[in-house]
Amino acid sequence: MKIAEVSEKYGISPDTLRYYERIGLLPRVNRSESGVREYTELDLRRVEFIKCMRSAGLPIEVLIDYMQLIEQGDSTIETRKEILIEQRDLLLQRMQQLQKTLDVLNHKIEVYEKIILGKEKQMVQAVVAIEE
Amino acid sequence: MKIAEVSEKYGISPDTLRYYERIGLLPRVNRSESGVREYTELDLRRVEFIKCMRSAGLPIEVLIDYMQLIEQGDSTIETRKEILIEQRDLLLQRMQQLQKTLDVLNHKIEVYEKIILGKEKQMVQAVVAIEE
DNA sequence: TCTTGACTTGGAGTCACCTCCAGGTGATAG
DNA sequence: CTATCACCTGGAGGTGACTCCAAGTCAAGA
Repeated sequence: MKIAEVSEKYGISPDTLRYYERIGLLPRVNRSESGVREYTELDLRRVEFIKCMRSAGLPIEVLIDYMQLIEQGDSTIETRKEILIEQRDLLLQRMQQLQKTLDVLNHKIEVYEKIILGKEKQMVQAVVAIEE
Repeated sequence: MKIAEVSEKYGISPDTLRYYERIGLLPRVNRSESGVREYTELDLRRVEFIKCMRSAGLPIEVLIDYMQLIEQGDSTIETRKEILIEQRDLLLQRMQQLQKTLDVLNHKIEVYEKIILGKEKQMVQAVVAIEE
């Protein structure tokens, strides 16, 4: 698969794919004789994994470390597991924070709705509660 | 309340608090005669709101717009509600994405655990499944 | 009175993460 | 055969969100 197809398939720009390779996030993709990247199945799985992790905000640095451990073979399995556990725990924390924010947003939206519907009784309170 | 206390209370650096004011995210905080910021209760509630929204990744630009609509009074309530709804929907999408990533991480961690526990039967499969 | 320390301002610097560009190569269509 | 097009490389530029800095002001304590 060539870079444009990969880009299309995963919604990652060719520039970004090349960038990932440059910084060592993706191992060097094989080239055709004329120097054009040819992504293998394995490359695609790596791209998909990176896309997934990045979409949840895992830092590139961490992913580089992780990918390089993979390159180093089975002796790094324990370390890799620890990296993933650490990132999972951070992710859980962030999810809790997003939930809090979601609750606040839902509350505020509800209050706005009340105001708009003109429930006069609640208006004074509501305005005070929301507007600040 | 002075800037250092606010900073302490919310875990936001004084530089960031001043930065927020500069870019119009916080309305101008009143100064003492000698020019020192004195945060009111109202200011604090704004800071807390911003902190909450930022911690979930809402863009500063959106928050600036929202805060400025508040300044403009009740005629902007409908618009404000729409902004919050839009941001809430984006937030929900991001939460779903985080959940997906969490699932992937949990799965991979589990597979690593199996490998480490030396369940030989699964090892070949497992390594293939994880390593890429 | 002098010094210390927290505060002020405007402007510059930093960081993560891309994104764009110039200049060049090679395969394919007209 | 030449023009187009996707690709290549290395390097520069951009964006969002801070973060740091220099130079200055003021209040309070030794």
